[in-house]
Amino acid sequence: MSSVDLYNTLSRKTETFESIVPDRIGMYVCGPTVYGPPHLGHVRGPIVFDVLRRFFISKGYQIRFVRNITDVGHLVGDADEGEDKLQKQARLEKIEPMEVAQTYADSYNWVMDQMNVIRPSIEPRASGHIIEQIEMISAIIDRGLAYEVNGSVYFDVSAYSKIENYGELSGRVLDDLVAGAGNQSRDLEGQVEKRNAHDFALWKKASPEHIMQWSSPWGKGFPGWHIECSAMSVKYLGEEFDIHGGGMDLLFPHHECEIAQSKAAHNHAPAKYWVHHNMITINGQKMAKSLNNGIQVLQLFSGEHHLLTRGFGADVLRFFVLQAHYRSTLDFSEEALIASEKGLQRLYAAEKLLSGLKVSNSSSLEFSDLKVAIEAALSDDLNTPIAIAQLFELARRINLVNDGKESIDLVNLNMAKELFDHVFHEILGIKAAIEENSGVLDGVVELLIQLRAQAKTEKNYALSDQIRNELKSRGIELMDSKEGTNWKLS
RNA sequence: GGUCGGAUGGCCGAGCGGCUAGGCACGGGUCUGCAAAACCCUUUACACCGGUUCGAAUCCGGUUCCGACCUCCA
Repeated sequence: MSSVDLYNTLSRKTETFESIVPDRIGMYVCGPTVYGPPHLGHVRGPIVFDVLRRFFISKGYQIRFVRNITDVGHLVGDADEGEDKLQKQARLEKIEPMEVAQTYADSYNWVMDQMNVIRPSIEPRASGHIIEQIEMISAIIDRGLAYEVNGSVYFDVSAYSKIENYGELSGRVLDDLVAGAGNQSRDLEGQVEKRNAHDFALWKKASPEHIMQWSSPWGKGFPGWHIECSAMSVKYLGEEFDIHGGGMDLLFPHHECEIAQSKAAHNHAPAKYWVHHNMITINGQKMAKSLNNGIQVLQLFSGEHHLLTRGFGADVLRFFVLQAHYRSTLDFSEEALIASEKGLQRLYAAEKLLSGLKVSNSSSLEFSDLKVAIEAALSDDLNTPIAIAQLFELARRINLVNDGKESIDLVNLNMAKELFDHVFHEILGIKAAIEENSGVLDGVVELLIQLRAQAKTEKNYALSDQIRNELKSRGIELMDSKEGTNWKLS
């Protein structure tokens, strides 16, 4: 199998991928904190890593794909000091924290199913791996790289950086972090427990009103945000696995801390390749509560949002995401989404033509160049936009054949079919178009089309236009072509 | 304020020294009673100022904007 190049954040270079164990890949992707309905920002990572996974599968690899659910320990910032995000939402809705987690984990997975994202091989939850997290924290303490204060445990970044390079992933320099603070006295005021401002929590003591808490060697508490991914990836993928993925926003501190935790506990880094996808922006602005421009995935499907005039399909969203390279920011707007939708329809239409295409003894067109170009594009740091551009070129050529301007033989026809099946559906994961007209409606519309055709033959255009207009007002659009009249629900 | 990344035609978005992706919109055409749809063809570009080079959207320096993370905390 030909090689695949991937950009590794750790080395800041594009590297040729080599799995640790031949033909097998262990892959860990940071999943959502389930305290709210899935929004647009949740969608890109899963789609990108799904395509990467599918691409590797197509190359013959066996993949164990782990994506976690964070249902504990991720705290709300500033105003909600020390309060668990899940717990906060639970109080508002007057239900159990685990009920919140279940509800939003379900809706997250429902959205993933809609977008044809293959479910993870394993989907571990932080709350189900408290013991593993405690064990890992203990190991770090035993190595003298974490300390306990008043029932909480903190990772000792200063001690760690004497033996390892804290900041190797994010490019941050500890000296800068420390020196940059400049006014440490202020930092330490509210942070008496920590030895240094840049230390991070491995375990937090729970206050009595804290609902989500577990027993530990340090008393009742709950795990820090970073340790869950470390503990769960070790459990299911081993101390060293192939690919760790996530959003660029997690690069620091989360992934940096994961590396530090693993090195502190096991003496080596958890993952060989770190892959980070970029963010989605909306109308040139970042998604933010204050800007009131966040869009939930369900709103996108239904169109119930002030930035949308109508709803869009999950396949459109998926295609939209893949039309940009995963390491670039992607600006969302309804206009851009409509452009993707139209383009997608163009590909569907071309694919549909294949079954009725005239096969010649010889070909005036070749498709093998497209196959090669697609393989090369995907192998070059998962360049999906280039691969999609080749599919559009394929569609263009198919249309030329359909118009009788070019010809193809059976070999090329089959290659075109294979490109759609293999690349479009299997790797890019775009679902095949579905005809969802009811048989009854089908018959009724066909009858009206026949009556209208008769009217046209008699040059009774008043009647033929009436039929067309009446149907249109009922959501059925008629389109004449050389071969006859087609219709669709509008 | 710190670290890193980015500024490409009306919009989205590839490219990363020469051969100027792709989609949508616009325009021209085919088809058509008309319309719509579909298909074919096609215009517009590389933030700004210098430099390197035979040649730069691509490399170097500066300027201006933009973003992510950090500067609170977990």
